[in-house]
Amino acid sequence: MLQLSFIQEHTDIVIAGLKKRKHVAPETTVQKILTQDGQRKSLQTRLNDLQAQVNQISKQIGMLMREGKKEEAEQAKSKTSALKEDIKAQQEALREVENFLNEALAHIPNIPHESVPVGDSEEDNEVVSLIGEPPAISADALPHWELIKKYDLIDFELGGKITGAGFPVYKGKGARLQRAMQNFFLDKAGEAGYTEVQPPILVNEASGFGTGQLPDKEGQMYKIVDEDLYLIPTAEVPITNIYRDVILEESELPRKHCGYTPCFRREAGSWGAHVRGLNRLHQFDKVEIVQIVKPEDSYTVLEEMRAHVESLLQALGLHYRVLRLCSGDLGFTSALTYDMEVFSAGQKRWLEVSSTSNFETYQASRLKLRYKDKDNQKHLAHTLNGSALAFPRILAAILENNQTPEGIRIPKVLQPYCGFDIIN
RNA sequence: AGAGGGUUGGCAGAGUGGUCGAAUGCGGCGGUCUUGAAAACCGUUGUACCGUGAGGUACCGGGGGUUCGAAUCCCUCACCCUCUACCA
Repeated sequence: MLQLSFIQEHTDIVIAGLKKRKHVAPETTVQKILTQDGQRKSLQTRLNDLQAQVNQISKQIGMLMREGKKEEAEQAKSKTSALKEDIKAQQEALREVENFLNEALAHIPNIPHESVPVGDSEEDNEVVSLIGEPPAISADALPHWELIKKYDLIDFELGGKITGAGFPVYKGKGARLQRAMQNFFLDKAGEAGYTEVQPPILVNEASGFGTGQLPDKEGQMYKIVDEDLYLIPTAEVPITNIYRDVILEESELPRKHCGYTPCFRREAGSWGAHVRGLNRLHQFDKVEIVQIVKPEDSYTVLEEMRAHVESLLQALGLHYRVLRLCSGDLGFTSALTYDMEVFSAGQKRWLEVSSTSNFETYQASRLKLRYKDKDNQKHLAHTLNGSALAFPRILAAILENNQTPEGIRIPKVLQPYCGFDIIN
């Protein structure tokens, strides 16, 4: 979240950022926060003062007791009762103000980077690059759900029986391809310097808050009510939270991690006709890359991460485009996000397979993730992450784009991982 | 899941109602000595907030309570360890 000091010093920037995001009432929201913060300060000053007085008296009582001056001690005790009542009132008022501020700050989104185009929806995202050509496939190219049936790669109905809609069962070569992608993506991330981790896929509330899923996106996550835990919607959550409440040395930056996890999303209300097959699932698999970096490096690193994701797409021979998300489509916590979309020949549409973002200090502030510079000064770090990559839509694109009369050709780079070169 | 024990500063580890933000040791940083290093010695070394500043406040796993005063007493929650039970 944004720091109060930042809002104080750069009120205009914050308001402009909120306006860019089409926030309903930027000025009043920010003004209210600033007034309440002023309120907080004066309450705390007064409270500190009262506490100091009580501490002073207590110290005197201790001395009097030791000297055996009981009467004077009793007299001193009586002086504190009024103070204590006052303290209680101040504390309550302070807590109220702090609760308000915490709540308000938690609901202020990150400020979009200056390069983020203004826009209302995904219609307004900016296409920053378009790589490759649509595959030369006959007009009757099948969508992947037909191919999946034809070659018996995934059983959606079976998943529905075992769990429910959106929980597919991968079978045979379908399952093998999943494993191939996992190893291929992890190996590539490893080569790019990311240290592999295998994190928990259930996280507690503090972790959900740290990366910004809570409280904003509570409804998107599956919750284990009995344990107060959430199934992760992305490995970003457990991996970034490795660094919650951590102060790193500047020399330890950047920290680079990758990890494979299943991801769980309720996708409440978004189930519709055009989400057939692998297009949208409640459970899917993904390799995620995460970096913790110095602020001055974060935009260079964002490009580096984007290049890594693109190299994967190129290795797989997929036709793709890169979008710079507009302010209306930009995630709550992100300052700048690139979405990578692959073209799926059977559906003739673009499928998002990666979202790569710079959160600047937004997550770090919630996480209390800092680093010490040479002069021992502490600063919030910048956090970034990206999908590299999400499996289901990659699989969908591979199936649709590589279909031939003989069968589905497997991209060369995956062949050593899955052990076959065609599905027929 | 049952019984018991525990959670203190970067680490180890004292501290059971007042002068304790906290002994001591190790580690870190600065210095003396040395050609240099080691050893020795001296000093220093937590975090957050309020205050222009001097300074103040809070924090000994989290929350609450008793008290003029809590690391220390009480309640509660979380986590860790040991034994038993179970289990991949």
